[in-house]
Amino acid sequence: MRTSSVEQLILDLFAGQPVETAHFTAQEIYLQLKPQLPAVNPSTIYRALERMTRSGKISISDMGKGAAVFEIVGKERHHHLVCETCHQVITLSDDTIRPLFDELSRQFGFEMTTNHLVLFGHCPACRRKK
Amino acid sequence: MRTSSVEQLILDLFAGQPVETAHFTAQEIYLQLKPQLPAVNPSTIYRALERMTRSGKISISDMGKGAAVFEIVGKERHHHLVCETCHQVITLSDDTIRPLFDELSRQFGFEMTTNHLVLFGHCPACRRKK
DNA sequence: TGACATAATGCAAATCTTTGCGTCTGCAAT
DNA sequence: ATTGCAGACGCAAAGATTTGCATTATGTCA
Ligand SMILES: [Zn+2]
Ligand SMILES: [Zn+2]
Ligand SMILES: [Zn+2]
Ligand SMILES: [Zn+2]
Repeated sequence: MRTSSVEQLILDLFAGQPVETAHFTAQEIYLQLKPQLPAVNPSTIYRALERMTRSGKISISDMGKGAAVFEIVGKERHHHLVCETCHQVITLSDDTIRPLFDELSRQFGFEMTTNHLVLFGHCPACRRKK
Repeated sequence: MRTSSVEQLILDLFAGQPVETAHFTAQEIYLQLKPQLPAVNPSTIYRALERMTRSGKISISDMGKGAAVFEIVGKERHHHLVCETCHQVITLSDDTIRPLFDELSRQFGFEMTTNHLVLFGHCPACRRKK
């Protein structure tokens, strides 16, 4: 797998950003790359994102933004709770989720690849307001 | 919230199908409704699905089909493991997941609304083949 | 270096999905 | 029954994403 110039630029986009909060949609990535690659074709970005997801460099998730978001895969896994009312995003340490994944692996002989879980609900503040 | 004719037809689509395996994309639903509603506009279907998801009649998930799938919300929650290689779908009883959700609710005061979790990985058979 | 195989890209068309806006329909108060 | 309102719908345009195919770039091997 050759590391294309576009892939490198996408990685650069994420670099320097805090891993847990840098969630970009394909469009956002496309628009952020426009200045450096004025002539780049959207399909090139979409294909690069697909490749990078497949090879585990980035992850793809639905965080309720209406479009899938991509995130760099770091050393430490993390997950999120997203409030459907105020859209607040809470980050969960992997310790919260690992026991479940381990148990599923054990029970079903299933090797988990999901590495960024996003769970929806209502945060304490929004629950009180109702 | 009035129950529109389109909503009723969508519910009919799911009725009679086993809850845990009837996962349809918006397109599939649109095409299945075509015979009964030859003149229906795609946007009407998309909007109905959005309403029904918001009101909790159906759920929306990514099951790796390339497009979101909708499923009727039944009495009993369930979840899935999806093999990324052979696309096999394993159904999990809610008992497997409920403890995690309960713990998150307790710990963060968060009321979970996610009711159909889909986790990706590699099934035992595909792991052996590698 | 030169030829070849493979991967990446551009481009255009096809799809899929969303959105704005005007119209239509069902329900309820009068 | 008539009116008024809100929700549902059609339609067309915009926007987002995917796909097929031709072209270009890169790495490998002789
Ligand atoms: Zn994250
Ligand atoms: Zn909230
Ligand atoms: Zn299901
Ligand atoms: Zn498999």
